[in-house]
Amino acid sequence: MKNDVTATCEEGEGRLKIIAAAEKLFADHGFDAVSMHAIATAAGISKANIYHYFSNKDALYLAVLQGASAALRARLQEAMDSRGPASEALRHFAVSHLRHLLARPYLVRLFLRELLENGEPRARDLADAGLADLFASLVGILRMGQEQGELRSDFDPALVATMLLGANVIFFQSRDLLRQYPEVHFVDTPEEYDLAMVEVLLQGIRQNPQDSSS
Amino acid sequence: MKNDVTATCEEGEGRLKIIAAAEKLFADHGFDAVSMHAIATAAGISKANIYHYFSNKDALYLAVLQGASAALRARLQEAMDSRGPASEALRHFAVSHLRHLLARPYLVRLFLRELLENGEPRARDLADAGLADLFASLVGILRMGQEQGELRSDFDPALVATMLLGANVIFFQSRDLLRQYPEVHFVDTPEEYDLAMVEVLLQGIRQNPQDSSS
DNA sequence: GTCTATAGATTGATAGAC
DNA sequence: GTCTATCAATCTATAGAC
Repeated sequence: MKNDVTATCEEGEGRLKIIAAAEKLFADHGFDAVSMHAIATAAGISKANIYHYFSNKDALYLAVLQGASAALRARLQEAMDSRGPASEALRHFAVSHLRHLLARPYLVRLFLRELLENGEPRARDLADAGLADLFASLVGILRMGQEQGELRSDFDPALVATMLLGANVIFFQSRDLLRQYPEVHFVDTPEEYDLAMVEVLLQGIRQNPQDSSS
Repeated sequence: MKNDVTATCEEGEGRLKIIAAAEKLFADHGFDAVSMHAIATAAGISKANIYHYFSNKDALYLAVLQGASAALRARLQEAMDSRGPASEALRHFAVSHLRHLLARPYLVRLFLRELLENGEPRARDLADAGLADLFASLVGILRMGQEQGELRSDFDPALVATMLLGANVIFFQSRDLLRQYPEVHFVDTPEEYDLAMVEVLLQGIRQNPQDSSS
């Protein structure tokens, strides 16, 4: 009777420490490169104690990925509410999406690792489901923009959605690499990058025919 | 004296089998998930024989990545020779780049894994160098197009280069995922995808002001 | 060059005291 | 719930015969 309160309120006190440590280690080095001993040390507990909360290493990994999936999808819901014209909705989506990626780098890298995996599909479906919502929502914005005449109708919404997500993911993953190029000055201003990126998608980079002069 | 011929010509006969097997396994599962026993079995030799060619597992991994780096950079040289107008050079670059990615999926996934790594930089510099050439060459094409007046001058070449490479990488990596969407019909035609993608970059997706009617 | 056999260390997981 | 101690399996790497 007296345990009921703590059971629902504090369930997972040491459990959260384990998941937090495992989350960072799995994201940094991958599933097989991380030992239970390393997780226990990072969490400040003993290795055997982990097995009190999780039946085995796979169960722990799955719990980490499920938590990551829930956290990411919850936060990215904000990016998916589209109001106003398509151009504004696209800007909001892109900036919000990239901001959430950068806010949770461990979770995102965990997902990217899962997408790279081949062979045993440890939790591929979770990673897939995370992208599915984003993709569908983004395609919806573009298609509505086409139907309302704001966007041209001779392009594939799925293609442009792929481009936008790809632009955000490569920015997220290649910041350190891009930082080595002195000519790249958008590395530390993700919002500017995304606004300029969406502007390129919206306006295109080719000189308008009437303006050309060469 | 009689060994000289074979030394230069056939050097690395069993060595190549090992590297080929390791290349596929490392790309599929990552460094720590692959055991020397698995590599030996896949190569059809004994585990101890690997140590005759490579001093340890890290040396083998490095050799695999160096070979991958050399192979990728050699093939991608073709994508980097830009002739004619910038629009044509961009199309050629994109299609050629994506074709080379798809032709060597193992090597590319090996690189992507290395870019995801955090902590011990096993061979990060190799993966970085591979992208550096591509990036510089692509920026060069865009900048030349700007100087010759073919492209607008109010966009950042590095940003558009990032977008194009991101579009190719996400296509390469997400084909299986995109195949589950019935509305996506460019999954099996990479050249069409790339031509349409470059067209979006070149022309933009926003309705021209004089054509708008809503 | 290729193998079998094995050493030495580390791994995932369990037993049982507190 | 948390720990120490430990098992059995697996891993990297080596020794040494052929």
